Amino acid sequence: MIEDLKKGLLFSHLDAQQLERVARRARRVSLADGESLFEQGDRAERFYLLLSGQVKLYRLSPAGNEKVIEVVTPGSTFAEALMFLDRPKYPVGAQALSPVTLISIDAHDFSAMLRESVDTCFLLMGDMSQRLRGLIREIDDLSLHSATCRVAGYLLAQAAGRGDEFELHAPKQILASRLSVKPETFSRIIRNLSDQGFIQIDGNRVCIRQPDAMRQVADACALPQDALHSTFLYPCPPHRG
Amino acid sequence: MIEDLKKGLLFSHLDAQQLERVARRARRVSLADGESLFEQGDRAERFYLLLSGQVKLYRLSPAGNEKVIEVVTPGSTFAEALMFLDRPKYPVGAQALSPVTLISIDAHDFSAMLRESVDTCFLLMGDMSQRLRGLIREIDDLSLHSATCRVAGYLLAQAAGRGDEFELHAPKQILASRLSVKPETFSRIIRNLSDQGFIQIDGNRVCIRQPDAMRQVADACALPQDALHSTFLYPCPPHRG
DNA sequence: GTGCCACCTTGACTTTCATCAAGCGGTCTC
DNA sequence: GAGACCGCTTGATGAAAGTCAAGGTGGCAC
Repeated sequence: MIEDLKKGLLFSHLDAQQLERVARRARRVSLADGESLFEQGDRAERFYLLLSGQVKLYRLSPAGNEKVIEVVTPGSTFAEALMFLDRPKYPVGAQALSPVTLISIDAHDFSAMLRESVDTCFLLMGDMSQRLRGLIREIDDLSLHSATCRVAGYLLAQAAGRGDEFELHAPKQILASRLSVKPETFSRIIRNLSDQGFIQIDGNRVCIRQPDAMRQVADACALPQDALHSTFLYPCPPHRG
Repeated sequence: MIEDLKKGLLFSHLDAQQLERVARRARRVSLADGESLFEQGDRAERFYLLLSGQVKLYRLSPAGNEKVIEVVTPGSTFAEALMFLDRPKYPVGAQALSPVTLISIDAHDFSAMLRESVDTCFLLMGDMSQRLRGLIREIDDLSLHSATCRVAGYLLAQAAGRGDEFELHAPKQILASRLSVKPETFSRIIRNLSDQGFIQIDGNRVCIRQPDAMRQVADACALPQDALHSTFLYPCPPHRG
């Protein structure tokens, strides 16, 4: 268990005794594909370190629509930032996208321990800073960029970590929701990018063929009839190059 | 100066000596209406406590579009969450919306001092938690709610703090941008709500006439042809206005 | 006052995207 | 292998919100 804990950045600076203490009240949890870990609104008394598999964090609207906020990958913690709120409730739901193993940590405990490790406080604050930045970037994306831009940006981001050819690590519907786009629209955008020859796609396998063009698409924002006419979702006016 | 610092939540738990230390390297700053405090991308070495006036935090798209992320009001700190990043850059720009006074604090200093006050770390973490929650809520709003919902929600939130009749505390264009809506659309939505008799409006002065109806509008989400047909932006189905 | 300017409103039109509905291609079951 | 199901794609259509352009309206300078 202690070995597993060390996989989380947040625990990396703890000394043996502190780790021991956290481990004592931590629990190992397994989920089947599709199983729910917690729901939006549940009391948040524990946070999690994902060891294997994938978990989606999502918001539900009163009308029942779902928006995926993030797809968590192994090694990441989530819901740890809630520890400091008064009577915290999870602001999102969490559900397994595949068979999953994770470690569940008692927030109260951990928080008590934090009082004795300023270093860890700083780690955690760094972590929260990054999350804040990520969310701001997300808002930026949503309000300043078109759906096509978001998709292109996402693909580039994926490529950045893993080379120009890679596999999507979640079903397309999930990615679509993550990008705040309907599956149909996602499909059309992908098709369009591929028709332009910017990317190549085969099932889950994606290959970025023209990174420069893609970067242009990703940057072109709310764009009216820019030079980039051709990059639009719906067909393309007359011809194309 | 020390008196002023005490207006910020973040400084409330510091002892006299610590306050003294922060104060020594803090600076008082005044801005004229419209003046810029920092730009998106500038190196972030200081953070701020707003004493009077209003400051907008905004994002710019490559194409030059602007989205207001927040309108800061007196007593709040901003940009303090960047302290923990490596070579932090402001992820937003900051510009005065009116004559402004604020205190500028050296992030490095403050961070050093934090190491000696776990209590203050906890305050700061609480603060960051709240911000995270706020941003998630914002994303929720953007992706799950229509423009009309956002406007209605915003008005209700304003009313919540100040009674059913109140004044908008920023020009409408700014609010529009804050809500990720074009000024024209904002205007139309307001007009529509007012035509329905849900609110009354006169310049900056707003009065919520039917809070229940407004709550319904605010909750009705991406809403297709819900019961709430009548609350839509564009006139109403069959006949015309 | 008169004129200027910024802010807001209104109208007509366009664009993006969601919705609805259908079809395709896998794969899992039995 | 037949059938059912699921995820993805495609097409046709509609609705929300952006764009463009043209007026108000009110404050401020002179």
